[in-house]
Amino acid sequence: MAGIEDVARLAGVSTATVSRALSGKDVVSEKARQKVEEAARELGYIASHSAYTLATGRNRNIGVVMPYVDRWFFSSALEAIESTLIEHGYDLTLYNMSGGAEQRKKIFTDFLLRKRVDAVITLAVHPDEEELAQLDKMKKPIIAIGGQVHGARSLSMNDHDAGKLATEHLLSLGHTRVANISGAVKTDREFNQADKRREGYLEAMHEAGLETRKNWLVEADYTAQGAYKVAKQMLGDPKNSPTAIFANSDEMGFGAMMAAKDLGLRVPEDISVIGIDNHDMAELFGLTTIDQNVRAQGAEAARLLISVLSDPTLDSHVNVEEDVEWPVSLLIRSSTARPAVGAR
Amino acid sequence: MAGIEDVARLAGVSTATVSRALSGKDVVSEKARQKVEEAARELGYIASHSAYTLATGRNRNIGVVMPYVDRWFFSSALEAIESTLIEHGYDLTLYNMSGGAEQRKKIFTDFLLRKRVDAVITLAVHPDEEELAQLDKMKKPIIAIGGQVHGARSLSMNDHDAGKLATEHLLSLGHTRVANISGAVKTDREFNQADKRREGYLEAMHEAGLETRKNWLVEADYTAQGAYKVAKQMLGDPKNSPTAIFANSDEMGFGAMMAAKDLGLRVPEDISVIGIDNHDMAELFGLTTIDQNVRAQGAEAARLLISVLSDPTLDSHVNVEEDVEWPVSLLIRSSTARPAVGAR
DNA sequence: CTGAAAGCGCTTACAG
DNA sequence: CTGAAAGCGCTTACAG
Repeated sequence: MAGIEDVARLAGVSTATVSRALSGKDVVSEKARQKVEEAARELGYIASHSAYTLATGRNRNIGVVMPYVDRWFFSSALEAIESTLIEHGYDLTLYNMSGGAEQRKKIFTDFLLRKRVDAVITLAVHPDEEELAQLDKMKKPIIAIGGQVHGARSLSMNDHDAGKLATEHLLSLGHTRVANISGAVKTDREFNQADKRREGYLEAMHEAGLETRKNWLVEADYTAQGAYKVAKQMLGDPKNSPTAIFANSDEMGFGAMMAAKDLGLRVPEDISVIGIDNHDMAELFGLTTIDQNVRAQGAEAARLLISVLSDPTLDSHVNVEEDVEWPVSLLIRSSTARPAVGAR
Repeated sequence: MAGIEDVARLAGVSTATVSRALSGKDVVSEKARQKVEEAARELGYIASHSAYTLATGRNRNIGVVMPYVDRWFFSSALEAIESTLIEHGYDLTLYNMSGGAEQRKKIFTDFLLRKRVDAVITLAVHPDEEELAQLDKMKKPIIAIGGQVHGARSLSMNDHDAGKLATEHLLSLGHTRVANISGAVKTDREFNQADKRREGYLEAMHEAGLETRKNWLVEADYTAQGAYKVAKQMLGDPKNSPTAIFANSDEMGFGAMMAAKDLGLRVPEDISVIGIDNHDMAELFGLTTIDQNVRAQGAEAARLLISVLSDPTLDSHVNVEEDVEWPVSLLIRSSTARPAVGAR
């Protein structure tokens, strides 16, 4: 465990010169640099991170906060965030908020603020005003994915428009009996994402002059299994069954497709299904969807944050509201088509 | 950003007493403790982590290294590891090795060894001798999930036995034409997990005196999509089609089931399918599987590591080989059944 | 271009 | 039980 002293001694220079040579941020003679580099290599020197942090106040570490890590959206975004950060020499400390309010508080105060991270990325987590004020006081910039945060940077898709677009795709095919499987989980309380997607659906239906029956408006927990159950009920109803389903996520779309098939209904001949996400298995299912390119979204958020961190004038505007709308696109596969003649 | 000095001043004691009172590890008079706690609360004092680390050499941070984070096995294990660690007051720094050999080296030296972590958990990553020696020199214990590591602690299922058990389940139902979809990805080069599962399959077939045709031994990339393609080829073969498929993972099992259905084959009447994992969607698919309880496995590994770290005599045996075999169980659902009469 | 030295904010033997 | 002080291992103004 060679320290900077050892390197200095071996190279025949002071520790100051070692530090300068190795960081590359200051002027050092070529000769000194070479001696230092050789000595460092020979000793297998690796700078102590805590000493660096204590001396500079910088961590080169980003905290990432999310409500789940074992769900597709979150793990996909995390993968991209991590790759981007490591590329730029940053570490990533993961905080999973599955533990409820108490744990959340602990994370925001004890952990995040223990001066361990330089900045924070939240996924589908809405920091409240107090949390934001704390972060601001500590000069930690934050960027939110999955919804806008008053007073902070964010990157997110337009959920309302996505819901509307998905619905309009079905309407344009000639469907009039369109149902919506919305989401209803913890995540949602943070940003009302589910509500917004449904609002988009309702707006599209309304603008087309179509009715929306009560039993076309159902909810599930964003899982395939949850959606399977509600879809089966809905599709089995002899009087009210829809000819198309807009599911708030692809996983719920999978569940709806499986429910249809288990009832002997053909997709898309008897029932059309559209989701949101472009999940890894969506192609296999042939699911038409709104592609939100989650990995690119995560990478972009990480990049944004890094560029914010490297702004030397950052102190004056650590957290300012700046909302980037992430573009999505309609990806048509084989789960949607014109309704069968006579259906209705 | 109140420091320990501020607290000391407000409480009217020395910084040494503040440190003792707050850590709770040393004797402090009740009166002093109260004054300190109040002062700390009033100032919103949070100890600097880097100063703590620099002074003590401890990080309270665990590095977790894995080849993917956006695949089910890894994200599920990660979820459990993170929850367990945070419960015990540890942070988790994530290292995703998707970047190839160069990045791997960087992670093991630059990052892990930068004295940022107290210990390491690897998932389906086999540290080589040099990496292990480095870690050992730095007194960082390591625990591997997903395969045994010579000279280190590990926790993993018995892949050979799992492959055999899955196959025997099919044989016990009367199948004689059993195929295996094995895996072949980066992960595998680390531990030959796929080979071991296949060996178990081959052993079961051999012991039952059954032949294993060449086109029953196929490979895919552990994804549903990859397995779909190979399963479709196999099932469509008029002369060689099997009556049962053992897939090395549930996701590949899903792909096989979908391929069968798309060919008009019924599961399990025409074709039985068994996987390994008990993936979140396995119940929905009705897939019979070998449940390896990934989340519990991750939590157990984290717990083991924490107990290793809290052993005061640790220095003498930082990394010793200690292999824990993680138990698995056969979980029978509706994708496996006796072969149809006349099939063959 | 380089070095001596202060300082980052804690912990912990040591002495009392 | 408590405090003064050294020490953890870096970085960086300051002076030369």
